[in-house]
Amino acid sequence: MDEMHDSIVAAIAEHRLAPGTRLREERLAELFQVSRTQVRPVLQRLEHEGLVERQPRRGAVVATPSREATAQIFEARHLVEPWLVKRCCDSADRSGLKRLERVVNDESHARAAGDQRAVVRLSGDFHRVLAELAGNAPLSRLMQGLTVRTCLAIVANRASTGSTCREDEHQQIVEAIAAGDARRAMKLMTAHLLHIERALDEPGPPHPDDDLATLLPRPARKLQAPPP
Amino acid sequence: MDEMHDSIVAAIAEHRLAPGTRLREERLAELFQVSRTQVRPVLQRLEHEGLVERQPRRGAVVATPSREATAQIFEARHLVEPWLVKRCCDSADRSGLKRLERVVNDESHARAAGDQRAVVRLSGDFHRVLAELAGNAPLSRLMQGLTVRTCLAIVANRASTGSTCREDEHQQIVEAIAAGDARRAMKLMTAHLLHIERALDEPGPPHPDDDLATLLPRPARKLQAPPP
DNA sequence: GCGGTGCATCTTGTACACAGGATTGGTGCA
DNA sequence: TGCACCAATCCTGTGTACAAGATGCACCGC
Repeated sequence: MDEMHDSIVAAIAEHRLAPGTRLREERLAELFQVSRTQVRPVLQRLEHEGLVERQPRRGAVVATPSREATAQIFEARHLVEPWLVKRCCDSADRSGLKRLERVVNDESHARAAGDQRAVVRLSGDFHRVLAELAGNAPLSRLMQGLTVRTCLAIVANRASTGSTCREDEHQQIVEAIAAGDARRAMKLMTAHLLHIERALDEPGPPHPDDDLATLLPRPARKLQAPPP
Repeated sequence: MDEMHDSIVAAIAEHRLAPGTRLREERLAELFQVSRTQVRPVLQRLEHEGLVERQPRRGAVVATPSREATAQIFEARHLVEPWLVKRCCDSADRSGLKRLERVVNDESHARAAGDQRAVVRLSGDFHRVLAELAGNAPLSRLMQGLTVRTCLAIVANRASTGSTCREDEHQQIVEAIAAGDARRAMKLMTAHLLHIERALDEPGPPHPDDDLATLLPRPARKLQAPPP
C-alpha cells in the first residue's frame, strides 16, 4: 500500500498532520478502504522512517522530534546536503536541472498565490529532488526522511512557516548549480540550512488561529480536515 | 521480535548468510519458534535496511548489492565516516574510547586465533560503535545499514576477507582519536575505506571450497550450516 | 529429442476472529 | 469535594484459515 504511505507522508509534509496526532489502525483502514492487515506494514515503515512513534499496545502517533533529535537532523543535513549540491554541480544533466527549476518555479508561484501548504511541500521537494539527482540511493533515502522530519520539527517548535523558508534561496542554489559553481552552491546551501535552523530557535509570531482550542489538551485531531 | 532481526543481521555480518539465500517465512517461523505473523515485520524491516530484497509473491532473499549499489555505499561511507571520527575526536569520553579499544582488541585476538567469522563481525562492529559514539542517531542508523551491506558486497564480489581488513588500521584510528588528532584520524579513515574498496575490485584467490558445487546454479542454501 | 502446455505443490498475501492490555468514565467512600 | 477503585470499552497484538499467484515437474505432441 504505497498509496497510503505517500498520502500520509504528504499530509505530514504539508503540515496537515500535526506531531502527536494519533494514527489508529482501524481508522486508517476505513479511510483507505483496506483492512487493518494492510495498515500495519505502512505504520511500521513510517516508524522506521522516524515519522511516527509506536509504543506497545498504545498505537502510533505522528512523531514529535525532540530538541535533541532536531539538532541531530540538522547536523546530518549540514554534512550531507552541501555534498549533494557539489555532486549535482559535477554531474548535473539538463533534465535534472529542469526538474529542479520546475520545483523552484512552482514554489515561487505557490508563494505568490499564498498557498502555504504547497509552499512547504515544494520547499521540501526541492531538497528531495536535489538528493535524488546526486544519484546516491542511501543518501537520497536518508534525506527523504530528514526533510520530512524537519517539517515535523518546524511544526513541533511552532515556528512560523513564513520565516523558515526565505524567498529566493532555493532559486540561488539552482543558479549556482546551473553555473557549475560548486563552491558557491555549497556555501549557499550551508547558509540556507543555518537560516532554517535559526528560524526554529526563534518561534514565530502566534498563528492567527492560535487560541485555547489549539493550545489546550484535547482529543487527537482527526485525519480529515478540521471543521472550518 | 528484535531477537530474530539481530540474529539474521549477525548471520549476514559474519558471512554465514550469503547473498541470494532465500528466507522463507515459514522456515524462519519454525526456526525461531514463532508464527509467520511475527516473521513478516522482521523481513519488512530487513528490506527497509537494504539487507534483503523482496518481490511480490516471490518472497525474500538476502540482498546482493550490485556494483552500482556498492559504489554508492562506499561513496556514502567516504562522506560520513571521516565526519564521524572527527566528531569522536571532539567529544570522545573515556567510556566511549574504552568501548572502541575493546572492540579493536577483540578483533586482534580473533585474528590471532584465526576466527575469521569473529574478525569480520568485530571489524564491522568497530565502524558501528564509532557511529554510535558520534552521537547522531540518523547517521548512526545509516551506518548500521551501510556496514552490514558492505559485508554483503564483500561476499557478493567474492573478495577474500583476509585482504579486506588490514591488520592494524582500526588500531591506528583509535589511537588518533585518543590523541585528539582529528586530522590524522580522518585521513586514516579515508585511507582505510579506500583499502577496503580497492580490495573489492581485485577478487581474492579462489576459496578452498571453490568448486563446481558452489559455482553452479543449485537449490538455495538452507539457513542451517551446510553439511560438512 | 526437444519444446510447450497443464497440473500439482509450495509460498506468500489477506482477512478475520479472539485475546489481552490500556484508557476512560462512573460510582462509592472518606 | 476529592480521591480511588472498578467496570466497560477501545485498541492493538497474534494466530489461523483461506485465497491467489509462482514455481517446478511431468506428460504429450511435434
